[in-house]
Amino acid sequence: MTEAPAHALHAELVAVLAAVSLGQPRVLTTRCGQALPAGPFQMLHRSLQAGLRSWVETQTQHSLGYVEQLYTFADRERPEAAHVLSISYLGLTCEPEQPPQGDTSWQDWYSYFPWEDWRDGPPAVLAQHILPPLQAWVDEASNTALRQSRQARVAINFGADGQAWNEDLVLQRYELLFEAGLVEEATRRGIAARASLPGRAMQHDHRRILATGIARLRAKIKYRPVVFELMPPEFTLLQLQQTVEALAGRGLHKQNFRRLMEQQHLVEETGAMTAGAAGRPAKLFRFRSDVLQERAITGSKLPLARGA
Amino acid sequence: MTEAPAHALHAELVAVLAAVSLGQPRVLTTRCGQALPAGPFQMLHRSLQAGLRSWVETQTQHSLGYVEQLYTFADRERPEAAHVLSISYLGLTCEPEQPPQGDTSWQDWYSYFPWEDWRDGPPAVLAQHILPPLQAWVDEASNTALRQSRQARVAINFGADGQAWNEDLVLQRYELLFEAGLVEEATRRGIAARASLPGRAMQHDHRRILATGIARLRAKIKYRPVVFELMPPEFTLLQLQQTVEALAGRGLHKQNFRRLMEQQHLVEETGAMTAGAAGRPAKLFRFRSDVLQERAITGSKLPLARGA
DNA sequence: TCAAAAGTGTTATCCTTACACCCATGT
DNA sequence: ACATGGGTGTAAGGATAACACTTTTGA
Repeated sequence: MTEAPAHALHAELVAVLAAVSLGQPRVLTTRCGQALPAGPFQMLHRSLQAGLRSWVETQTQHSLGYVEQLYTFADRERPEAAHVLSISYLGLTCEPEQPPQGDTSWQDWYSYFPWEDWRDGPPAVLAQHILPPLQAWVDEASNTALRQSRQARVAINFGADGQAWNEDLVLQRYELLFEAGLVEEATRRGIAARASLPGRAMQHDHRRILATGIARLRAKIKYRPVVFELMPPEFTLLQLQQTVEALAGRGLHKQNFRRLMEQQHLVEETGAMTAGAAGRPAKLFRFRSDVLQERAITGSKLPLARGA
Repeated sequence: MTEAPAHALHAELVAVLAAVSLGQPRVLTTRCGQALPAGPFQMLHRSLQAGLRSWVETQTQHSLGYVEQLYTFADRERPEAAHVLSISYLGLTCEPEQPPQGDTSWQDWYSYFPWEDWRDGPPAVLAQHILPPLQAWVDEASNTALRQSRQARVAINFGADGQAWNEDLVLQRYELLFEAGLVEEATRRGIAARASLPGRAMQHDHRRILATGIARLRAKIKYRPVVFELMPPEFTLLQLQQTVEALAGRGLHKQNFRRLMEQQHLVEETGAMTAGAAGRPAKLFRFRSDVLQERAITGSKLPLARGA
């Protein structure tokens, strides 16, 4: 509307590069696991996405399959650099074969968010290190309305008070822990520390960006066939299930998972079988790429009128 | 502020502000409907979101209920201003009572995207003005693979070849029309014009941003209770249904819609009834705000293992 | 022979979709 | 009376969740 005096600033691309290897979800990090790969946006790039793609590919020798934008924010953790815009992206790649060089490395997601791994049931860290200080945070609210609001947030996000665990709320959980002074990054921003939690911190707000990426991915695998970007060309159903379990952080029901795969016609048998592993050999499957074309898994969720 | 190094750029906030009044979906525009409200990002704002909120509220005297970030891109339509980053937001407000002043106005969504309104069945513009030139675009592909790929895209996005219409693909449809030279904005970027289509164009890439907003909103109403941000405090079920229909651009099945509402426990009766309108008086409902707390409508879609 | 993993059946329940039909009000 | 919109009932089909059980391999 108004062509006002604009403010000069810098744009930085930040990548959450995810992979799953040996059944564990991993993210590409720099600075020995303390930061996400990031680089300045070069105006010579054709687009933001192309900028990220070229940057990551030169850094890691990895071709990036799927890329999507996550979120853009002004990093408020760096007061001296308040005019930096961070544009974050989520990228999916297949298993990394060779370890990257330098201080770049693949790290387990759950070393940053130990409370997010429910594959073996509720993680001990929840009852031991999280819920007690969160309850203290609820109780110290200055008035009843605030206390009730906090109680409800804890219940919904952490599955307390009989609520079920919802694995999609990764970002909200991190932000709640931040607000309650339970993560190291919060104390850097002047929030009073309450307790120290298992789970590695990251520089700047990179752990928050990682939480955003995990949340987006967990939500997405439920309605788009993106898991296959993380799989080798051929795989068994168990490998596929374990990949989904690694991402969702939850154990899945084997038979029902298989039936679901069959029913959605997303995979087809290659005819080959596994060999050499423990147990009975399994059929190998491949993704049916002809069905990949922008197809949503789920239906409309709206009760459409007849025919139309 | 201080230095002006190589990669200095400017950030601009662009808003897709949506409302529904009289059963029609509307968007707030400037320049007589040719642009979306936009303004420079001021570093004094606490955050990007706060920047947008304050900007819109001073411009429109409207309180913004729900706001979410849409997408960030480098606008490639303005070569002279290639270092402008546009950060777009979707905002939802209740019915506007008084018309805004100046060249700001509320416009019907579907004046920009006439092919998106399927409330009365397939719009005539599809068969008349869109599918024929799209078929020509498919046929002129330089090789078989490209032609098949184009054919599949047309089928999936526009419901051709027996495919069902998917109302969520607003952005992909616009981008396909752009690529095929069927929208005015494409010719500004040097793509050969193929035919002229009903549907107003916008400045810069604002129509693409609007498509992004509509697509996001159409997808979101299916799993989050955001419709209520567009409703008055009390409403009838038909009004609610017509609002959803306006957003989705599709007619819904009355009885099943009502059952769905009941079953999800998102609304409750106020006890009051409508009066004066044609037909039998209807019960008035309100949104159950106690259930609003970050609750997703749908279930997990993953076959969880027992109990966990 | 046993552990490990693959694979098969079956059931109850719920949700979705699609019908058809009756009720209350204003004109 | 009739048009308009509100509201109820019911039945078929499919998806989901939860059971338990058999089969084939390597060690």
